[in-house]
Amino acid sequence: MFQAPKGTRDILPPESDRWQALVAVFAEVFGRAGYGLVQNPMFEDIGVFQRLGEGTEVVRKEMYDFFDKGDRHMALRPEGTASVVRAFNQHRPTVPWKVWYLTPCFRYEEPQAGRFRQHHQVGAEAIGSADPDLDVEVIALQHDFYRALGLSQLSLRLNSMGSLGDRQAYAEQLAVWLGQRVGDLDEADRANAADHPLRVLDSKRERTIAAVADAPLIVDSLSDEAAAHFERVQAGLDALGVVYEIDPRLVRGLDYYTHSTWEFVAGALTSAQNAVGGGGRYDGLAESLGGKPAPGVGFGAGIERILLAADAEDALPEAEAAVDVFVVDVTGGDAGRDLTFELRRNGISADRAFDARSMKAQMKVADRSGARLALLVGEDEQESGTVTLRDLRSGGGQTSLPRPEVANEVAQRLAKE
RNA sequence: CGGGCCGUAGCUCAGUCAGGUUAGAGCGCCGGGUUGUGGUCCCGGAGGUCGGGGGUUCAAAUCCCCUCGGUCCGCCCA
Repeated sequence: MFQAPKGTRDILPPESDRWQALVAVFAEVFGRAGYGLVQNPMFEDIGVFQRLGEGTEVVRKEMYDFFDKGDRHMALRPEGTASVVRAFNQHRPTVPWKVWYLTPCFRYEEPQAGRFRQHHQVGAEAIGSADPDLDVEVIALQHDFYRALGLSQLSLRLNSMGSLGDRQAYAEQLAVWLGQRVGDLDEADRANAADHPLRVLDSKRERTIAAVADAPLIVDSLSDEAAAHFERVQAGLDALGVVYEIDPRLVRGLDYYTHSTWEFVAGALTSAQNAVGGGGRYDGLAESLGGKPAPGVGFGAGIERILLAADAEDALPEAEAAVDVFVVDVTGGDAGRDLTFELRRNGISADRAFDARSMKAQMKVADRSGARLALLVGEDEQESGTVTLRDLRSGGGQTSLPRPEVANEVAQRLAKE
């Protein structure tokens, strides 16, 4: 028998109800702020993702790439931003282009707590403006999204990578600094010291952490312009009541970030994978994807991890799925079919039993459905042109209704609640 | 890619250490408890190639090897 591929999962009801709820909250928070939904292909020319940076493991060794029947080198999207920026380049919408997305992401890695080969992200991007207030807007909206879900034990780590020039100058300075201390680093980090010095900074290996404790920090070498940008972002977050802590060693995995870089961490998660969303500004990305220069800022947030964090905090409880009315028909199914559709077309949620089962069996299904009301049609009702209405919650009082009045009566009963 | 633990009915698990007749339980599911009625209760039933393959043995869920999958840690990240 076949099973879902390694590192992937089927999301079934009732778990999928939580997904719907989460996405609905996200759409609400960002829709209210003028962000529209963007749907991108799940695969792109591999070049789109390679521009994310040579230093990122996601690109270097975790990409799901393949050659299609036309011998094109493609890859399943490992994250959301690159495709959105590619679409921005392609369609040239008016700026700032504010969009949100919901997408599966694919990474070939070993599954672990909160880590899958296919995971899902919601995210948002604002492209075409360098205004630091957009950094603030995106971060604050992400923050509000988590709050709306009921998550409270999150912390926000914030850093600035400076402008493209700042970043590059700092990387060179850091490479030199690291070059004099390669021997002090953990072996696993030595390879990165020259080519990807920034990656060494947020290494989690003890030896490396000790070795870089007094390394120069990028916040100390920001240009005036970048420093002003960073200050404006902090002031905005302060004004909006978004609590954060500056982490001068926060680098994050994707190489394209400039200026603001941030990460939301779930304090309630004890597993190693506790980041529930992260983002940053990427002022050079559009150009590196072959478009005209266009600044942008955005983030991605992992749905699976958000739900894990919600579990740990007892937030976002699973809602009981239920219809309002259940139709029981033991006369062959015509009445059941017709009545359920009459109700549904009148805006009432209704379900029925199938397979011509006994009344007792159908009543059990009715009970399980969570319906408040049951409509019963047996031989007596069929002959007299009536339907028996039974209240499943209050001990089971029954009334007989003329068939034409059923929809109205049911609607009135439900309205009372 | 390195390491630890685990894989028995739809679900949660017992049985594996000391190999031995038709592999069990609870929950769930299906049917019944006479004359059309759920949620409680009672009775009955279906459902498992014991992850897969190979080996040892008269005999393997149980021992050995390989493999696949799950889970967790390193690492990476959402």
